[in-house]
Amino acid sequence: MTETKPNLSEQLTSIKQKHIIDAAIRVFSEKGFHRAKIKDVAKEAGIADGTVYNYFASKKELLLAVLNELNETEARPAQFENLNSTDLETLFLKQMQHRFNFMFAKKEVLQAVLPEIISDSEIRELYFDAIISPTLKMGEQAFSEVLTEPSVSSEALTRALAGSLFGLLLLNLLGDDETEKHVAEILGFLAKSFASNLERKIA
Amino acid sequence: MTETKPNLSEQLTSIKQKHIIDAAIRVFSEKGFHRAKIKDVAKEAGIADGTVYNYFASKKELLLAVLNELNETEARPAQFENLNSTDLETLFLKQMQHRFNFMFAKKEVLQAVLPEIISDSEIRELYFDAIISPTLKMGEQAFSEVLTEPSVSSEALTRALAGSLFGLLLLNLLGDDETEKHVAEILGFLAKSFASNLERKIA
Amino acid sequence: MTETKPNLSEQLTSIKQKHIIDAAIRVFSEKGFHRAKIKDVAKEAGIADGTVYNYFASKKELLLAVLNELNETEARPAQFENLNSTDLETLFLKQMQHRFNFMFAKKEVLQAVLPEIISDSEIRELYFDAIISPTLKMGEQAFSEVLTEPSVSSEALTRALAGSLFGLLLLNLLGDDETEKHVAEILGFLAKSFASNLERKIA
Amino acid sequence: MTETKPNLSEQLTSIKQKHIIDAAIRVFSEKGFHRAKIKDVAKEAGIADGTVYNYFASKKELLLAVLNELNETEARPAQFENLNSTDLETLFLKQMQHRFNFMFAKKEVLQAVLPEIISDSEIRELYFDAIISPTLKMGEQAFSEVLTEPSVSSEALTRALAGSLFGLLLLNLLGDDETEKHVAEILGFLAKSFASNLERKIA
DNA sequence: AATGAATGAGGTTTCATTCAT
DNA sequence: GATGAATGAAACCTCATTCAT
Repeated sequence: MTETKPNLSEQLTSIKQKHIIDAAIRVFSEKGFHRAKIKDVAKEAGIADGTVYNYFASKKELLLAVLNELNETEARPAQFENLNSTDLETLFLKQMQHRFNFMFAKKEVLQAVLPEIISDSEIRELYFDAIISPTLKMGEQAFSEVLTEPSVSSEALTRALAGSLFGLLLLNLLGDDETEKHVAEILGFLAKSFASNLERKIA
Repeated sequence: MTETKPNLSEQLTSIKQKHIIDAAIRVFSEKGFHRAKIKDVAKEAGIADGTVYNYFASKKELLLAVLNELNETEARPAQFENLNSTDLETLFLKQMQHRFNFMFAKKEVLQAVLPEIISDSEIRELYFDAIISPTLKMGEQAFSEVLTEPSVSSEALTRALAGSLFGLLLLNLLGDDETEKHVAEILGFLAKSFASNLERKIA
Repeated sequence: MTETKPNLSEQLTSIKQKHIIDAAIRVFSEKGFHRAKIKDVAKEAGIADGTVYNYFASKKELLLAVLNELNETEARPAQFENLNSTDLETLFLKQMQHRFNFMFAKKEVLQAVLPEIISDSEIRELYFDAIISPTLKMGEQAFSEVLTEPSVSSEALTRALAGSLFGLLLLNLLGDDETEKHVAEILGFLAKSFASNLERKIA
Repeated sequence: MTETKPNLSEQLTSIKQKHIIDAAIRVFSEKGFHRAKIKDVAKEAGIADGTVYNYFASKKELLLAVLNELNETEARPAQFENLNSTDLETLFLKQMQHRFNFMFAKKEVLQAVLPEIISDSEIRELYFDAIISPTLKMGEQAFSEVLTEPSVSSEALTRALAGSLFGLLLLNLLGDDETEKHVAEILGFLAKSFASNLERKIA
């Protein structure tokens, strides 16, 4: 029963961890995980090298903590507010905008972490199971509930939508500034297109 | 008629370089660039460590050569056979299938190289200028020639299409096997959707 | 009065650098710069290989630090005590003894560093500009002030004297023990000979 | 008895060895023994890397062959032509000029080899026993025969003279161009000085 | 808890030497 | 005899991690 306050020192620890993680995100995303040195992270965080190890067991643990940053909020399902009454195009648009904005806000983290997700199978599986897979499942579920006699499987539709968003982010990460400039237009076009051949269930 | 044979030793060098590049692709894509050691590449190629350096000045040069491997074939524009007479949906579909198949065939290399492209700004710029940018430009040009009073800018349309494809590949690289399973369906849906709100110029 | 103490940690660093430099001098002079490995220096200094690099950026930097060791004290001009009242022979003798003793005390360092000075043009120029040239200039100046209607140019005289001393040291470095045994006699003879045909200005 | 012609192929071998040695001298003296690569020597000689090893067992053997270059002619005692009738100053001058010219002609070889002589004890002993020691002995002998009641031991005198010459060369190797410019004057001064306090035996 | 100097395993790269052609 | 590609031992250097202060 004595759980009361989550321990002052624990809170402090948590705050300092967050501080280091933020520094790590900046450094990792700028230099890449392997080129970034613990010394760089420590300097960015304004602490000593050794101090990092008081909060993270290893450099890889720190990376996993950064990865977890995505988890934290990504998991939070979009507030499907009052989407019941909107048409499909608007629903798609809202959803895609929401997702894209979220990813875009996390662009730095993704840049820091994506290379490792792609190249390290251990991390890849972790990320896939923790984030990608559930997100896709959620999407499939949502679509199957919302669509009437769809001409595409919800698996395919989910991947078309998710893929489009991932792709836009990737284009941006790869250096294409135009993508960023035309986001609104692109998302609008995508939403309209995807909605063209589908019909919403009447609630 | 005798196109001066490009020097026997040059040919040999080229073949051996290719041999090492192929080994590097396998090793890089399995372990990732940084976890892959020159020793690994050499072993995979069946040669001594030092021999690698007879063909590539440094590990990074080897990576660039791998990167170049993408260039080699990527540049080849799709044979726009008799696409003149087809409708827009079919045209999109053919194009996307072509591109996707190409990227998918290079999946291993991309997995090896993408992390570095994302995290190393030097390589990123190189790759963007050499491949991404020209490809996007080509797309923009093609669309502007083909469409009648499009409701989207060719920049946006290009990125919607390219992004979708990149995104599918990325989903697959991240471990989603479903993407691979449903490719045909997804591409079909994408083509149909994108074509829905556009009209082709009458030739 | 309290001359700000030069920072404790700076002092420590300086002491440790000196410790490594001393070890390097011993190892370089015994094995020669190239045959001496960083591992050897570290072992001689009783530290780990990597620690050397906490104090010197590279092996060559360490060599330059060793070189600088000569600079440190070489610069100190001989105390021309009361040389005003002495005859030329005595003045030459005192000077030569002073110089020779100094060089002889630095014999180990010179043996460590001389080969590189001779064979590395970068280091050669550094050493020449920092030490040889100023020393010769000083000599020329001193002689021109001290001699009456000399039959030799001060440039030539300086080089005769400096050369003699360098030569003796070199003979010794090359393994001639007799040189060391007869130093006193040789220097005496040199001083007397050089003074024979010159006359001192009357102060 | 069948020694006849020294075998044509032996002659060829000897010529080619000399060719490689000359290339080595140029390369070693410019870059220093350790910085010089066998590839550099081969290129300078206009042959393949491997060919060097048909004529010298190892890089060090090549260095010893270069060292031997000094031996070849150095050993040849100066033709003490008709020095009987000259005064001591002239005799010294002639001798020193002869020696100095010889050393100066071999400057490149010395620059190539001296660093190793100083830093490699094996080579040092070889060189000392083969060249320095006999030369000094010869000098001692000559002086003891020529001087009447000398005020210096022949050991000391020999070293004073030899040292002066070595020293001038060293000054020059270290980069002092003035030495070269004033050689005549310096040697003249040295000869006159050394002769000042000595007297020649009357033949 | 924070520090940062010390550590040393391990990686990239060099290059003398070998040897099949 | 000449060649030069292949070799692989060994060196320099980096940097994640430890630990005494």
